[in-house]
Amino acid sequence: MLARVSSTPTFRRLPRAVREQQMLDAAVKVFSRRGYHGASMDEIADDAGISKPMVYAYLGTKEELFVACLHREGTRMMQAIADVVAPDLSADERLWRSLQAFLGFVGAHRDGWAVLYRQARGEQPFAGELTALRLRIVEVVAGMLEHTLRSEGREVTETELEVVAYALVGATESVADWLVDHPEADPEQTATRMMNVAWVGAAQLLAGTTWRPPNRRGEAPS
Amino acid sequence: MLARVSSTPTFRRLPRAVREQQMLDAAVKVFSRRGYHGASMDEIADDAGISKPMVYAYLGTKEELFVACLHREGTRMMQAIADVVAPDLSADERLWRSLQAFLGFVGAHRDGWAVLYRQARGEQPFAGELTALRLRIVEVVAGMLEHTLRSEGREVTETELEVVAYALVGATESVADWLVDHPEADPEQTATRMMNVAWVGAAQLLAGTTWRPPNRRGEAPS
DNA sequence: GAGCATACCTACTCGTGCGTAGGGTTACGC
DNA sequence: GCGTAACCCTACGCACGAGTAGGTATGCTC
Repeated sequence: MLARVSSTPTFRRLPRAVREQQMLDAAVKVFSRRGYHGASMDEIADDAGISKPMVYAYLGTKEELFVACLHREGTRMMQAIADVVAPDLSADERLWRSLQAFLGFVGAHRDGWAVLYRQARGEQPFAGELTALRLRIVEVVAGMLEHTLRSEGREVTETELEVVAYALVGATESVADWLVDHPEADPEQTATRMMNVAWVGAAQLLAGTTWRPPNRRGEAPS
Repeated sequence: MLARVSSTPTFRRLPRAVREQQMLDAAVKVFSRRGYHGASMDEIADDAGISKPMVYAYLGTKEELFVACLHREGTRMMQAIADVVAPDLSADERLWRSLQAFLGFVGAHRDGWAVLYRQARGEQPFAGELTALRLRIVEVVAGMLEHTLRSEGREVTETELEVVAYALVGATESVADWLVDHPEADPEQTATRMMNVAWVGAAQLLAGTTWRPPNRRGEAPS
């Protein structure tokens, strides 16, 4: 065959580390677009410019590949946040910077993270992985809240903190979803809005300004 | 054959309407446990005590079946909420009752709704269906907020309302997830906690108490 | 109690896509 | 320049599960 006329040098035979990253890039892209089950290993391999057995050789089965994606993106996200929070900042600023970094990250990786995250929740094998990540975040947030509260001399139960932290994290994820669907929106401004509802709400609550259910006519308080 | 000794009368030959409900029950259960792809039509049929072709005859393809599940559960949920909110109630009480009804519903249908909901988000074909439901809820919440705000003479942008509404809805969903994983928790108490962070936060925000990012040293305000 | 619609079944087809067997080729050490 | 290890391919096996063909039984109407 006379083929391979060195048109584009076709860059074949790349070192493993490089190929692995290309594969992961392709996998994230395809998983995002098609969903875990909708994605075929053939398409991923194709998109990475490589053949299927290579994917199996380097990253293992489909499940392992997905976990690898999850792991890489998760680590990147956590890193993006860790890079901007310094322990000497005030609680509110730490929270705001985290929000900013998080939403900024999601905004920059629309394709990647948010959809990957949406994917992973449904599938049994990965729910655990995700829940763990989520839990770590929730604990960080709960920690922030607790610290702030304790420093103001207020007592709160573990459960109360946990629920509030979950609410905050859920709210943020939801706003992240919104952000993914609104490319024109500015992550920083969104973070500020988010901060408003979250911080002001939490602060008020923690300061003791609670809302109590109205006693409706005739109902005896238990 | 001497079989069918009327041990249990085996209740065969039931009218269509009844069988359809049994099938839906089974489908919800299996979809919840296994996920959309993990569930097989055989298992669903089996669980409903019927053979596969009946499922196809009554509810159509797997996709249609799932949509039917989604639809039934979605309708039930909306109904549960609609049953407790009267238009003559104050905004905060309407919101609280909705929360209560919603979390109560989720608590009572742990198996059913929450997991179904988690499932549907990932799969392309149903994301639309779900987003529509979600959007309706967001709009209702946004409406509540707007009404309250306008009545206090404050101006807010469409976008701001939308983000806050998304945050609230996301927070609630997240807390619902938490509730599913904590069977010992009381939905009503959780609703009250939720109400605290949501309403107090939103109210403060809307009253104009905003949080503003600190101007860090040397940074010029744009 | 004949006829008909409806409920119901067993047993298949067939596409799809994961994972692999088995073999070729290019770089790199010596 | 020659062996060897890494990179890379084409082409398949195989299981699993959606959907169907074609036939049976049962209750209802007149």
